[in-house]
Amino acid sequence: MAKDYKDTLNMPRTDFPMRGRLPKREPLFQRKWEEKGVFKRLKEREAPLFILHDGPPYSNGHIHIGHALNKALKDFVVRYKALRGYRVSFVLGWDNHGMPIEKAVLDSKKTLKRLKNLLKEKVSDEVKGMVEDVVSSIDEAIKAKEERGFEDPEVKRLIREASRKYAALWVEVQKEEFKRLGVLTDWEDIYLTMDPEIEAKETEVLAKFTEEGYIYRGYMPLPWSRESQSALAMAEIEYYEKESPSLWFLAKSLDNDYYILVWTTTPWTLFGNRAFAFSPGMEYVLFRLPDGRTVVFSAEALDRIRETLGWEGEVVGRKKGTEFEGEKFQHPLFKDRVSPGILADFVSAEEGSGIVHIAPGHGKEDYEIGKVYGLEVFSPVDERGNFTKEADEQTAHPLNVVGLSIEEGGKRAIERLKELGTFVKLGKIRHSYPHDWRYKKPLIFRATSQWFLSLDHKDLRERALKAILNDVKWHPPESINRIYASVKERPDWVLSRQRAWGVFIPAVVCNNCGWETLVPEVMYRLAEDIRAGNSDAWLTEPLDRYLPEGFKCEECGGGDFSKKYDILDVWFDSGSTCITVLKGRNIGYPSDVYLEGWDQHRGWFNASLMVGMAHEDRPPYRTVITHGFVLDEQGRAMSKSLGNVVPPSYVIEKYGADVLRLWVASVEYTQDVRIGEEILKRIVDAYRKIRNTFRYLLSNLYDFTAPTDVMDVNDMLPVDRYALSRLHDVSTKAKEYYDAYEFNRLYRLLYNYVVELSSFYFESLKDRLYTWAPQGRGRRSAQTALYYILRELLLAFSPIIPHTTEEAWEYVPIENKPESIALALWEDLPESFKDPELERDFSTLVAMREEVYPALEVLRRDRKLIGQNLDARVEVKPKGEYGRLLERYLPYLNELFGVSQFVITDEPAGDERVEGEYGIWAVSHAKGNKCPRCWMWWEDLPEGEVCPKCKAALEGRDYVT
RNA sequence: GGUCCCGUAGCUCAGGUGGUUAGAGCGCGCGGCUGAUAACCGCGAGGUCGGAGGUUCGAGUCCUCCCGGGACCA
Repeated sequence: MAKDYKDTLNMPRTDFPMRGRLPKREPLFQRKWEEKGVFKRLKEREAPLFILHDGPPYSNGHIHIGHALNKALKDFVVRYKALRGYRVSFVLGWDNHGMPIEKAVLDSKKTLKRLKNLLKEKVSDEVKGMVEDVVSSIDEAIKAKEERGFEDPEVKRLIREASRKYAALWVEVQKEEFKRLGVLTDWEDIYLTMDPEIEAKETEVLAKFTEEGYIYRGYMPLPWSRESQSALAMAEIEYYEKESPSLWFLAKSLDNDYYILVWTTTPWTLFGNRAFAFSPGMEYVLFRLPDGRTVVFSAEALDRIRETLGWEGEVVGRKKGTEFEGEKFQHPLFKDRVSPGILADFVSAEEGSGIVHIAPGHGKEDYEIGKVYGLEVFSPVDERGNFTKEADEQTAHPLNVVGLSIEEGGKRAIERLKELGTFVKLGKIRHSYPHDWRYKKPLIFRATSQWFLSLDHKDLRERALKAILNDVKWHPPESINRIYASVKERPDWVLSRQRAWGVFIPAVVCNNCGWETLVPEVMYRLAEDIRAGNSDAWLTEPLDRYLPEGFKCEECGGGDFSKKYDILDVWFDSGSTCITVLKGRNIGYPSDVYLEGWDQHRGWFNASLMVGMAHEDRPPYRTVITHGFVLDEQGRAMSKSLGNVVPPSYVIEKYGADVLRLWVASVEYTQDVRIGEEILKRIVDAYRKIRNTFRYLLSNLYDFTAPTDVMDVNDMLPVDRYALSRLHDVSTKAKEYYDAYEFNRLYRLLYNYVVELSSFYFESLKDRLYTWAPQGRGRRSAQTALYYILRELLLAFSPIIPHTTEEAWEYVPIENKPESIALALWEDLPESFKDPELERDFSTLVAMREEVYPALEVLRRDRKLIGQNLDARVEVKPKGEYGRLLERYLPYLNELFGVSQFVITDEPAGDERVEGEYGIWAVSHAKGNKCPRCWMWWEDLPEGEVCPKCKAALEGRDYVT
């Protein structure tokens, strides 16, 4: 029987599938965006401009989950801004030069294996096609290097060629991976730091800096990698635990009858000893040993030293640190050399003796204090870490260490101490020590001549610090501390690297006297050749082509020069993209937003700020957003050895990019974030709920079209106007959260709203939507609300889950809608939607609902008197003011409470009673008979007959007036 | 080793300037519906707010130390 009536109902229907099948279907929408040129249209429209300048990932290997987090966040911002009507600029970039790629190319075995593996992975044919070419280039480069050595320009050219191809390959791979994430951009408009145009522009930037006096040549100790035979920048250093020698020795005072006690963990640097540093504020003791010798060390360290060295003896005197300044000591290794006592603030007694061996050629602090005292910067070690002849030539008592490694030389130094009788103790110590980030090998400090960018020239640092405080917004606000500290503390920028794969620093050297210089004119001329397509011009072309007519050496007046082949630090490549890309391509300067991980305060944000300030005298960004790192479910960093790595491809292939993106939106990204199976499971659940909500909305709009069927707000039913008022709130808040980049609040707001909709509003709407007259006011009113909710929800979610919302968008019943949701405009809802009074009333009604529901639950679960709420009758004696509220909404109370009968009475009767804040409630099974069509119970309805409400509906009318 | 950040229910997150029984959603348990159905609805149980001290009439919120995790730096 009931079946007959079912056909007369307006049951929800839609073709929008319940299951997303994201891994399969997402690429369809990605292709759609590309084919329709969605982003091209967004970046070309007439509207205010919004720039997000992309920080370039390194083109070596697959993207990891951190890259995915980063690009997803950027995509949220860009898509949102586009939705709000901006013309958006988002040019994806890649960082191509540098040691890791050069190393990969020269380490053929590992690399070839990796490339072979790539052929088996899910990559495009285009990528596979590139592999062979890369492999043969690598082979050629390696063969040439073995035959002719690294310094040969042709070898360098071949290494560069192989590197270029290798980098291009990974750019292609990563591009596909970002595409699969759903990033909305113009894939034909990207930037590579190895683009000739960018290299040329970068060379010009360097020329300009040279002209303006920022660039100088300096000789100072720097972290040096023996493996890569290059100085390293701070960003290329990692710290690991390392076991080092712990050497205690004595140095004889030439002015007094005592020795000083010195401690070092780098015995090999004793060859470069030029002084001993004491702390100006510290007290020192004169300690008499049983053998009669007196030894000086820090008073604070007395107990520790006694214990460590097992010394018996007694304190026979005290001296202030300042008293040692200028005192002469014998060099630890060489009797014929003198090392003076000096004062340094950094000397402490935490470890060692409170007396520090100073080698200005082997340590940064040593160098700094050496400058103050005019000490020689002595660094008798070559690029492989072997001693040079200067190590022996400095004395008449050489240790003959030329050509020996620092380890062997260090042993000889210790033997010498023993010969001299000044050796005390040799032990071992484990401590954190700088290592080469690629080779994981300990670094040494070695003084070399390098090109520097001065941070204090023209007050660059000061200007940058001011800009940090005044001209840039930092999100989260605390991140300003990081950038400020990193700019304040950073040393002058070491620009030069002795490698092949990079942008050349086209310095020239006088063949007569060795004077080395940068000539702006050379650089500008070279830039033209690079721009024309020859990145290797500095290698392949004769110097005459670039050197100005009649150029003479400033030192000796000579006219015979050679080229130098140092390359630029890769941080200069990426740091200068604010000029080479933003200005070079006439995009605009500064960028509205930079958005990267917080390691970039030392890296890209810092480098970009320096270049930007020096070049444009204002920062390259208006807002800088930082995110944390991705950790595993237990909060540990991901690592191959722990086996807890979650690659983005895993998530995308298993759940879909929208799920990965929804995860990004759900977490507090300004801190470190976690990912793992349980977390993803929760996200998948949330995704399903959201998707189902879209589906339910669509399914109730199958016979509705906007704008034709859209009802005026003022004609709508109160419940539906309340729904619109809530929607207005949510929509306004959502935009606020987007504007504040608080995506996790946005996610929670929207998700909780979805939950609220489905448990309250949708639930209460069912009778009206399903059983009322299809075209009647009641149903159209509800549909109008649903339509607005759907539209608003899709727009609000579209930056986060663009594939799902795109799919749903195709079903949204709007005439002449934009081809893609990404092309739609998310405008503010009309103020007329807002109705605070309705919101107040309904929040009370909802609270009342929650007050009776436990009683209904008893009826259902314990007493088995009802099944669904529609079987129930509610009687209430309202308290205080609440009676008036209930009266006002009397026609809608059944609907709101989901029951068949709702009675306001002074004597509530029923099977279950409950007293609450709003009234005394009694609930029971509804009386009378159940309408076979709408399933509602009516007190005086003859059995088997259709209720008056349904009768009206069948006649195309609404029962309630 | 130094500096900074984080640590609230199983999970993800809220909890201005310290003040009633610490909140949400999910998950979990129990129940309903079978006209959103590999959906939907209801009810319920979960937290010594990392630990220990301290300041205070009163602390998740302020201070100190410790533990765990992370980042940056040397």
